[in-house]
Amino acid sequence: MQELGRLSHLREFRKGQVIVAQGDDATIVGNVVTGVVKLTKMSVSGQQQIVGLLFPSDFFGRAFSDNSRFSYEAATDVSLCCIDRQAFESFLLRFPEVKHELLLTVLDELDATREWAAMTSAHTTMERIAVFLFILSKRSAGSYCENGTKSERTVIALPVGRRDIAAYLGTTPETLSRNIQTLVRKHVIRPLDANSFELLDSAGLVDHTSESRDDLEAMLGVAPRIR
Amino acid sequence: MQELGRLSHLREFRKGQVIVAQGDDATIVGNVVTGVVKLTKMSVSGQQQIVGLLFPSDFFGRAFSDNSRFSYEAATDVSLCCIDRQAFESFLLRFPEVKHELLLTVLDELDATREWAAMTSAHTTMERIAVFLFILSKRSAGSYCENGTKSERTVIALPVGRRDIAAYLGTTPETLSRNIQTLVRKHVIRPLDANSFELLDSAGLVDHTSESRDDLEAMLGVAPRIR
DNA sequence: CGCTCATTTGACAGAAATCAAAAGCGGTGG
DNA sequence: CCACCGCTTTTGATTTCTGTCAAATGAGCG
Repeated sequence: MQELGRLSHLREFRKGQVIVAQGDDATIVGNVVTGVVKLTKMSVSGQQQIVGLLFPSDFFGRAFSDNSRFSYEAATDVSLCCIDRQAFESFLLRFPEVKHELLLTVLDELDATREWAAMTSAHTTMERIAVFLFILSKRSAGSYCENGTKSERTVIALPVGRRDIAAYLGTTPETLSRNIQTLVRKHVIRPLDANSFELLDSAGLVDHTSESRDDLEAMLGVAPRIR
Repeated sequence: MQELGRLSHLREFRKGQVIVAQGDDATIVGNVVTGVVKLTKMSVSGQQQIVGLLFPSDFFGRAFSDNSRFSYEAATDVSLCCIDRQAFESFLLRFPEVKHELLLTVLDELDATREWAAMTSAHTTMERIAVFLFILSKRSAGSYCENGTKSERTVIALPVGRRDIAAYLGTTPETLSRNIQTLVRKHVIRPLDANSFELLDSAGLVDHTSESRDDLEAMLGVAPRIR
């Protein structure tokens, strides 16, 4: 672990900067320290699809492949703990335990991605949005409250702009906006400022997802990450 | 490899039989020898979502996890090369090279799943159907190659019923049927029997996907599999 | 203040789900 | 061989939803 620390270094990227471009040599890997990273893919028509959002502690980059099939782009200002990909790979060879952890992480990630894919393709737009908000509420709750009492205000902070969220959920900013306003009218959430809401009715939100709470929790980022 | 052969054994399942149930102890892993396996997930409402389809040479089961988050079900009569999960795991510990291969496989699978997810969430129904048919045409092209006769005719064999395909593509049997008939009317495909079509116009099919041929090929199962 | 960009709202057309019914297919048993 | 039954697939009519286009509102900033 100390050795991993020696090999890695902290780098900062401004919002909008491309960290690794699709098709490029993926020379670095690492994990997110602060901020949010967009995992994107350019379609033929030139519009970018959001494949995933990476939050602090999430791993980014593609080990054991010479070119990345996706782009990694700073969705906000971010700081990343970076390691040269080659160095990381040879490090893995010397520390099989870490490599084993990586395997477990990737297996979990595959499961989570499959759950997400099943969810997005089988649900209505409102359901997808509700699931997304639910996940965000849990993400942010993790940093604040250990007791789930309703006295705590649960804040849902949108990490990126509406356009990106809409692309991530496979819809448009307009439809996203309409559905959010519907939830506001139903007093499920309450706007705090442009990019954050208070969750007023957690059960109501779950109702809109048409998923069980168990399945929702399974979709949270669950894996213990490297470092 | 010989040792792996000793540990594994061939098992047959009839169409509809459940190989590993969601939530169950996943006691076996292995790969598909013949037939097609459905990877599914039950939603709260009781309807099953199709998360993936596994073809011959595809790996099934979940190593390093005590219970499976998905069900594995025989979509057709299948024969599987099965290994006890524990035995497989201890085998991996003794043969790091194989474990490395598994890691590469899972990484590729994660990429392919992400591409699939991006595709399904950002495309119209016709585009999803066209992509699915394209992938099937490539899949079956591979397995029929041994047939000696280099056939001009490319056969697309639907491995499961329309209901399952519709669920996989995030649509309904009705819409699926309408779009297939549209392709038939446009002479892109021609029905051979209830579950197979001849591909008449490969370029026309690609046109309907609104994807580049490169991206399509990236979505094929590409990884070299264990055993 | 005036500019730009992001978000919201409105009107509308198109696509897909739903509801309903007909046609095709495979079995079973007379 | 044929009639019957259950099931899947196809087709049709209708409604709902969502994307698109357009315009208004609001937020950040020099």
